[in-house]
Amino acid sequence: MSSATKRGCKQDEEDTELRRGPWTLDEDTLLIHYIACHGEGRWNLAARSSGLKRTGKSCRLRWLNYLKPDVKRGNLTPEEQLVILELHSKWGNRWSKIAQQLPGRTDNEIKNYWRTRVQKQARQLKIDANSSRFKDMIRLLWMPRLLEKMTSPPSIQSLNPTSTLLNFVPQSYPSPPELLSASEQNTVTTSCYSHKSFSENCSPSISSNSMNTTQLPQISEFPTSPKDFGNIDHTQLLKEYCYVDESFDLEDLHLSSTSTAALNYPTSDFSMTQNICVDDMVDSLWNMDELWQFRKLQGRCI
DNA sequence: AAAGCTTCCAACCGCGCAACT
DNA sequence: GAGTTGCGCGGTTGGAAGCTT
Repeated sequence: MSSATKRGCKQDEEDTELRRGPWTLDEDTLLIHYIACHGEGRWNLAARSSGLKRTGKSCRLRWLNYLKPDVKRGNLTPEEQLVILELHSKWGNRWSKIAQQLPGRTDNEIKNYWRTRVQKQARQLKIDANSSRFKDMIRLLWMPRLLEKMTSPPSIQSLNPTSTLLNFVPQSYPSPPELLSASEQNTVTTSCYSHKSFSENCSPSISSNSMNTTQLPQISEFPTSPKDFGNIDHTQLLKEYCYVDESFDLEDLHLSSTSTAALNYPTSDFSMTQNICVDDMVDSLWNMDELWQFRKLQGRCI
């Protein structure tokens, strides 16, 4: 190979040398300008023609995940989180499919949310995030918590014990099917978890919130019959993850769901296992108050 | 104050699929 | 039908920012 040829090759390499890493403002401007003129698509051509030293793939990703005007930024709302949890339980890691149901949110963002928040909780609980057990935890504790967030402002929520999990878990907790009469099973089926009951009995403000009921059809599939719970023993479920001092009698406190005494329970008597990071849960998942009420509820129903 | 650790998210990578030649 | 190209998806990584000690 002659030196001239070598030089030519070197030049070609430099010409085609691709930039990687974070995008600069100039690169963003170039891409936005190009797309404004030529539209989306043909990403490889866009990468070459726009003067960007990026791959078409990289351009596409930058546009779709960051530059596109309708991309929403900022934290996911409880509504959005609820949709993600519900749809993930249905579709698994189909991030782009899930993203289609959340206008303005990208598959990347949803994927990141799942990995950083949801899987983190699974790690703390030492449960496989894909296990049915963890899915049950999400369904029975996390989703109601999000629904709660959707329907009451935090300030009220923190002061009013009646507005916590009790409102969203079934008023009559599902019993083993074999212990229920047909009519009782029907009652459980129709009163516990259907979206209808959530909307009518528990969350009248859903439709008036930012997300209306027409945007929520996908989250209408909470368990609607005892069999939807599989063989989960809810007491066992909680016992496995939350150590409760059995010598501590709830009734001795004369707790009622409307009593502010419920806010003053001695937390030292309610020990959580080391597996659960309470601080995290206060914000992102169920909290102590809710677990209390959850247990109390179980005491009534089982 | 600073070193070490953790979290979060933008970006990259590899693969598979579909359309085109 | 085989090869090529473009695109989209899901998994993974690197580094900035925030937090803890």
